[in-house]
Amino acid sequence: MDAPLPVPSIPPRLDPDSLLATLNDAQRAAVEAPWGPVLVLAGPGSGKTRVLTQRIAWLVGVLGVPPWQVLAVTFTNKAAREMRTRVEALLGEGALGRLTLGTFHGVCAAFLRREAGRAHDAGLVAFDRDFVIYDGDDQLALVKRAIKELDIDEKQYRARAVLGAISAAKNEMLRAADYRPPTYWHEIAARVWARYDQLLQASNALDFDDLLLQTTALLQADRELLERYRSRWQWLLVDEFQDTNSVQYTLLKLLSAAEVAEAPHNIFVVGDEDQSIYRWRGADWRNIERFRKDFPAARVVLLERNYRSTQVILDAARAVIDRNRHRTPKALWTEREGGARLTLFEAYDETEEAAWVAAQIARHVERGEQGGDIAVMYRTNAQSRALEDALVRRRIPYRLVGATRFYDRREVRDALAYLRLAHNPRDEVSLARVINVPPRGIGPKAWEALRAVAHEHDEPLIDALRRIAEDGSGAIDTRTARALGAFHALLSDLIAQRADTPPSLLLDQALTASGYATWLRDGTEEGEDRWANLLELGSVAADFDAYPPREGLSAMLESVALVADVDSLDAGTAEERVTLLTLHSAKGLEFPTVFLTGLEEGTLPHMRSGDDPDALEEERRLLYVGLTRAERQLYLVHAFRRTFMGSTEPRERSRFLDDIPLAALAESAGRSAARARETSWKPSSTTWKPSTAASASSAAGAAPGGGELLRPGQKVRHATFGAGVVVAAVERGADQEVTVAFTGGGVRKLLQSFAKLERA
DNA sequence: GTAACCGAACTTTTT
DNA sequence: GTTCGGTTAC
Repeated sequence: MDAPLPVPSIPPRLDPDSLLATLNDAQRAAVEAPWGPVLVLAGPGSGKTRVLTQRIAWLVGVLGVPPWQVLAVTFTNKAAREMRTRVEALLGEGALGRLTLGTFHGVCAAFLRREAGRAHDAGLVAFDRDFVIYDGDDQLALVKRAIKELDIDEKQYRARAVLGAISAAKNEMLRAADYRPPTYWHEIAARVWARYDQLLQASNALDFDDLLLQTTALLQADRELLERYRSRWQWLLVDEFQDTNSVQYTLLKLLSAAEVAEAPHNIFVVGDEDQSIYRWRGADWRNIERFRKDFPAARVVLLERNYRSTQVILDAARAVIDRNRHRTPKALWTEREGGARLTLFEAYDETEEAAWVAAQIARHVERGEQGGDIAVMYRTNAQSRALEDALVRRRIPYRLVGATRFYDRREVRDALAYLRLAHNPRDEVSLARVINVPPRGIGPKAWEALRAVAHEHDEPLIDALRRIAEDGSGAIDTRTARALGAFHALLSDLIAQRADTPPSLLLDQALTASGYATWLRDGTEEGEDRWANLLELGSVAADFDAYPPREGLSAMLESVALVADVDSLDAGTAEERVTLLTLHSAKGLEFPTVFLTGLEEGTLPHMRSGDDPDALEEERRLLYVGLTRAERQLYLVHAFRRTFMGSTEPRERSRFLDDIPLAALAESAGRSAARARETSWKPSSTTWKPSTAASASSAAGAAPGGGELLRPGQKVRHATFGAGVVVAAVERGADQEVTVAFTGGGVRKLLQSFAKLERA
């Protein structure tokens, strides 16, 4: 995360007045605050990033603070990148070579690598500077293994739940040793935890939580080190402060020398309780209250002026969020008075919901709006499917944010496992992952035998592997021993090469020598798709080829572990594409037009929230985040019934909708008044324009516009609704609007061009 | 040991 | 609807 090359240039002096000229009064008060703690409560769209970046520019450019004394932390890589770019624009490139700006996890990982030796001395968990970082999937694999090894019932102690408990405990700054399990279940979970930590250590690995935890623990245990970093990082800045968890808060307190009364406490935090949506991950908006208590001298600045949305949107959002109890009241205002009212639509089910959304989008696009200015948001990823289908049918290009992430793909993880093993041969999760991928005759039995040997000699698996490769081993039959030997030879080769082979070449070696490439490219289309992902990974690796090889590999693996998003894959016409994303991933973004879908009880608020008031408040914040993403136009959509996990059930509209004042809503939008009618929504004729491309390619399927018109009485079949009988059929231009009574219940009007009814 | 099949379980959000 | 794990057949 640190810039690799410190450039010894003197940052320019900036003219304070011109720096402040673009800011409003509240923003200015924050940016030019003198030393001491500052708490900025920033409503959505109030320019918090601007405040953070100008603050850094102010410190360095006006107060003359050396950049290396500044530590700025964010939660996402994207935010870090954006801040760096913007600060550089103010101060000039190179001026910030030694500024530390990164994510919590990135900064901690870099710190731990640098100070790995001291962690050893402090008697903390041992790891060396080559440690690997285990992400959620790796963690889960390890927990599963721990559960199996301890002979614990996997049904009752589901790995996911146990991992959740472990992670929650770690986020509370607990260690396995001093954990006091509240229930018997947790007692067992604690046992798994202890084993899990042993396994981590044996793999020379740290999980995500450990990056924060070990950093904090090390600074607590090593006074001298703490003093060193306190005098280095004298100016702390924190973005999205409401999302910090206990460990992060403790770390910040530690670095800012909170307990030393005469210390300057130069800690500048920006946050918004109303946008705290990561409670389940340990985030605690109450850290804002703690901050006020721990730093009573803190200057508090409220940013209430909104530069994003119309007043109508802000009023609706405020009506929703005002019902939460624990918050600092804020009155967002904007100069963009008035604005279009919100549209509320009730769809019959998720299919119609999606079709309606797609139709509205088509209308917007027809009126000249760019697809890229439109976003469709939902609570759970599963909801994207119907929306995608509808957009595909209308040939509206879209991009899906954060679905199957690039680094979560199986082939990418396999390939990375080879590289991780080359880098850190003790990595047992990676070893287990690829020891038989591609299949090389090392099944469960061989794996058990290998583990037995390792256990017997009390050595890492990799050493046991070598032992077997070298001496054979009595208890293992020759065929298995040979397979293990061959695998060991493969790994040794890679390990030997890592010192002088650039990452991209090493990857190539791994994929070729292991036979992975041949195995993957089995001639199917899927195989080629997966291969394409590996080529993409190759180009990621190539970015690190310029480093000295060993460092290149290390840097690449770290970057890959901490950077989740690579949506560079399908670059291109970004401005045409509608964005589909969850409410969580929408935080921080803005779009002229926003659709919020699935606004029903059970979805938002999600059923998992039950009647836990804190959970419900968070669901409400989630809606608030969604509402405040919109600049000009907002659509609120819910469905009368929804299919979820196989079964279809009626849905009531979200209770949160009741809080939106009628004045904010456009009248008689959709069919909320007559919800139970079984007729389908009918697109207005302006909505649907049969482009030649559309009819041409769908004609290949079911001959919609051309010739074969459906007649009443005709039995038909629909991909979703199943069998039915045509009740009526009306021509609509080149298309046909067909009314069908479905055997499964329901009478619907459908456009043949996209309903694609087949004669049955 | 592997591949193919089946049923069961699970689905919130992710640095 | 998916993915995971277990069972069966080769």
